[in-house]
Amino acid sequence: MTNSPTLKEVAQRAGVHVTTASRALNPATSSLVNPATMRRVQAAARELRYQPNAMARGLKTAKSMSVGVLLPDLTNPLFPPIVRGIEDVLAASGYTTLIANTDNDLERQRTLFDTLRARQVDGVIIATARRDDNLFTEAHQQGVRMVMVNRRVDQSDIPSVTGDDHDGIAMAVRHLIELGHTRIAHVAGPQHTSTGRTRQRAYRQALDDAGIELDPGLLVTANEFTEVEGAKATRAMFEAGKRPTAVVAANDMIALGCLDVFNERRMRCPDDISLVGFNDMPFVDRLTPPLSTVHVPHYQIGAEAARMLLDRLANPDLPAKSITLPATLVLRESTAAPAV
Amino acid sequence: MTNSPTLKEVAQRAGVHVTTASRALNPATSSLVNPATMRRVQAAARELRYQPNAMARGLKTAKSMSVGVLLPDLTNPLFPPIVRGIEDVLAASGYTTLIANTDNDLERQRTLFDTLRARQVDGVIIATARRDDNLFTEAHQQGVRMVMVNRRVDQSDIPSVTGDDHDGIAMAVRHLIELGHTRIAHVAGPQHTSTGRTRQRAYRQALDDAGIELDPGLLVTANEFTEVEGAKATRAMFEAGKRPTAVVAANDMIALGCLDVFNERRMRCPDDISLVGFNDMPFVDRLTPPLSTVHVPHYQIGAEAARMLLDRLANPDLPAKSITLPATLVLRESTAAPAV
DNA sequence: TTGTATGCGTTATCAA
DNA sequence: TTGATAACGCATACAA
Repeated sequence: MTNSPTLKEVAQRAGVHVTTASRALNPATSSLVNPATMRRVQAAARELRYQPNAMARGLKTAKSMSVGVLLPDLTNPLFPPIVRGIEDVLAASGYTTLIANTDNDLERQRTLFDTLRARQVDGVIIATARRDDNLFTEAHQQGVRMVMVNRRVDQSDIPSVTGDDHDGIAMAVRHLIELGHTRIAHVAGPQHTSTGRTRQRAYRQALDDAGIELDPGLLVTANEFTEVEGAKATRAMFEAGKRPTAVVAANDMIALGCLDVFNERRMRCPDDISLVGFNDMPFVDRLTPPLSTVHVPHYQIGAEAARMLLDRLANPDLPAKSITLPATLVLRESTAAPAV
Repeated sequence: MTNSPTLKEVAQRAGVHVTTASRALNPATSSLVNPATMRRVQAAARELRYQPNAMARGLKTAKSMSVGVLLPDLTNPLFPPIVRGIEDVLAASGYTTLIANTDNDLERQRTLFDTLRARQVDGVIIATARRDDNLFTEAHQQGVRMVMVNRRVDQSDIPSVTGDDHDGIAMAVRHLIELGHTRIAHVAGPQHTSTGRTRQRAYRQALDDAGIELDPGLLVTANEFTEVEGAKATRAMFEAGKRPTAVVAANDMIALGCLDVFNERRMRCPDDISLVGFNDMPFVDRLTPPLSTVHVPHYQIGAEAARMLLDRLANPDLPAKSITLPATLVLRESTAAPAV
């Protein structure tokens, strides 16, 4: 941002050649240099507040020491904790994080992905995957190092770190059944995402396991993981005459939409209808009522994904793992036994 | 991240010299090149999916086309909207945003700032300023291009974009007075920040303007803009025997802490005590009770700051402006007339 | 232990 | 209109 001192200037000040200065300042090679010289160079570097030019270094080493992160939208409170986990791990290894928001726009995503490649990121962490994505599968085949977080791509060996979607929903449904509910609805998320699909399937399976026959009208799908789309799907269900006593939302944003519709219809939660969300986003514990939801360890998901990427950067031939982090059911005040 | 095609390869494929390829692909110089050649080069570039190497370009042009953003903590919902504003504007001009979290740790901040400089960012947007900061004032004097958001540095000509802290608090206090309150407390934010200080002063001034004498016991200060520190300060006030009928919190996080203490003491808000926050963070409209607060246009603050930085990058001699964006009072359900 | 030469991919400058 | 050459700042193979 301002004419920074170069290695040459440091070398001059220390009275040595650039090469020596480079060696002295580089931990990997500093053992080759005379301790006295070493001190002189370090002193010079300190005095000039020398910072190696990352672009020059990267050009030479063919590494940028940076990692791109593709998110749908940073303002969705789900993602900041993931990003923090990623950043903390990456920063500890000297990597810088480049964040990009796709807004669920595939074209924008392509542009941003290209930008990241232009910046020569050493790897990418992707939170925007669709089940049938080919932008990423192609890139993966071309050798682009990547890790998926939160969502996965179908039938691919791209490594991923996700929460346990299936188990999370299973716990939620079982909890409702134990409370005595049988008319349990699911407001599913978009089926082109692994999260939307897996959770929907887990819902069906959990009902089946309990011997409850699925009423197809109780299964509706939101077009996006948002409050408005969640509300829209929920509203449609009620308008079709369906009367569940409990709703399992595919995520907390959709659950927010459910609550909106409950309010519209003057239904009190949990007295008239129970609700369970998914993710345990920040602040859902302060809703009215405090939301029962499936807690997913987002910070850890981010941290684990970063570690995995780092591993793969160090050792490209590592087999692709898929890590699933355990989910836990957090009971608050949005669930209760059905009214008699 | 994987061996990308270079300009040389594009040139070879198009049967021209690298220089020509460079010119053809660069909008600024493409007018100098023969239309037919141009097409050949572009075709080659497209076929190879050529992406210019940003590091090589940056090394040559001494511009990285990137901007650093220094935040206290991304998981504070205040910041994602600011970041989105910044990113949207910056991306439209081809800049990439580098986000760094300082966690309010001065040493960490210094390290991150150095990292950003090492990455040769063309400018920095800073949301972590302290009133007496000298890391930034020094850097500013050295010619580092920067813009402060949300907070400013005292007595400096560093450009800034902030919400109208003074007016926001004035509106909040006046509103409470109009409702009939006279024992109005303020849980101030850290006084080493411009926001904490300005809001505290605005509170005093507003009382003064209304002819209400300040009870010093009703003015307490939180050590940080967090829920726990807000609760701590609020608790101390009650334990000192003070009984306000209304509280103006320095921000929404602190307001959350106030609500916690109200609950501890079985005080109902707004029946027993009124509360006003500051910022209108996401989700405060869904608290119990929905929080009355001062709305600050965070997205616009970010966008405006990015525009300002862009202006200054283009024209370094621009005078340093300080923009204040208007705040508005958002009345929800946390304020009411005092109990009789 | 230190220095020399070279090149990473791009663009600026100059020459043709 | 195009090509040749050098240079950005750094790291590395090689030589001394």
